[in-house]
Amino acid sequence: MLKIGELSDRTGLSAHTLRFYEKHGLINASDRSDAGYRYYTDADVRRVEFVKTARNIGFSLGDIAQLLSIRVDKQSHSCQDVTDITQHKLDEVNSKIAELQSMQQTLQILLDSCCGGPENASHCSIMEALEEGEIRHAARSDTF
Amino acid sequence: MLKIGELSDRTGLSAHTLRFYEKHGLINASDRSDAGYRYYTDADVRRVEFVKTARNIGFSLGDIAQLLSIRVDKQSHSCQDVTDITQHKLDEVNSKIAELQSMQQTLQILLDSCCGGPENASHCSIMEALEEGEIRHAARSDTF
DNA sequence: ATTGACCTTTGATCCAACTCTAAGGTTTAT
DNA sequence: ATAAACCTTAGAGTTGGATCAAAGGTCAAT
Repeated sequence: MLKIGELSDRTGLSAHTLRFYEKHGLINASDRSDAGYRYYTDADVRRVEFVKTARNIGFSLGDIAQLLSIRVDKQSHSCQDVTDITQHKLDEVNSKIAELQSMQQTLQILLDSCCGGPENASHCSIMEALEEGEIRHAARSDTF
Repeated sequence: MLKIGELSDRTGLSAHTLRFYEKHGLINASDRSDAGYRYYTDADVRRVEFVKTARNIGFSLGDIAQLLSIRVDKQSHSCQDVTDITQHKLDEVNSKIAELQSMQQTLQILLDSCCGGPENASHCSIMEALEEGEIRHAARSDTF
C-alpha cells in the first residue's frame, strides 16, 4: 500500500493533483489509515496511469471520467461508446487546427508584407492592415 | 459623440466588453458627461476597430496593448517592433498547431485500430492502448 | 412628471486544470 | 523523545477574456 507521496513519485503527478483528481471523481484511495492517510494499491496505480495516458493524448477530465466508467465495466459498453468519445475529441482537435491554420496564414501574410527593418513604423504595412480591418473572415472562439 | 451603447452597436462589441477593454487600458472614452457617461469620437471608433481586427487575428489583449502603443506613435517605433510581435504570435500558433497535430495523429491511430462496432468493449483496442501507456511522447501543455 | 431605455460602478462568476496556502495532525528514524 | 518528513482539510488563487448582477443615477419623450 502506497501513501500519496509514494503514488506521486511513482506516477509523476503531484499529491495536489492526485487529490484534485479524487475531488473530481477520477480516482480514489482503496483505503485510509485511522488518521485519514490515503493508501493506494497497484490497481490504483494502474488507474492513475490510465488517466495520465488519456490526459497526455489530450482528453479532458470529463472525457476521462467517461472512459473510466467504461473501463470498470467493459462488458456493459461497446467499442462504439469508446470510438464516439475518441471521434468527438478528434473533431474538436481538427476544428482547432483549422482555426489556428487560418491565423497562421494571416500572420504569415502580414509578415511577408512588412520589411521588418529599422525604418519607422509610419508606413508599416502590418499596421496599415490592422487599420484597414477586412483581414480575414475566419471563425474565432477562444484561442489563447 | 457616441454613448457606449451606440459604440457597442457600431462595433459589435458589448458595452460590457468595451468597459472591460477600458479597464485593461486598450481604449478610453474621449470625454465624459457630468454624470459620468462615456462619450466616444470617430477616432475612438477607429481604435476599437483596430482592437477588434487584431483580436480576430488571434492577438492577445497584451499583444494588442503593445500594438496600440506603436499605433499612437509610429514615428518612435520601427517595422521590426511590429514584426517582432507578429513573429512571436506566429511562433506560438505554430507550436500549438504542432501539438494538436500530434494529438490528431494519436487519435486517428486509435480510431483506426478499433472496430467501433456494437461488440462489448472487453477487447477494445483503444481501451487496451490507454491501459498500455506508451502511446506518445508529444509535449502537452494547456490544450483545452 | 413619469416611464422606459439607457448609463454608472464595484465586484462576482465562468471555464479548465491545476497550484498553493494555512493551520494543523501523524509517522518514522534516530 | 524529538525532529524531519510526511500527511490532512477547506478553500483561495492562477490564466485570459469575457459576462453578468446589483443597486442605483440619467436622459428623452410623452
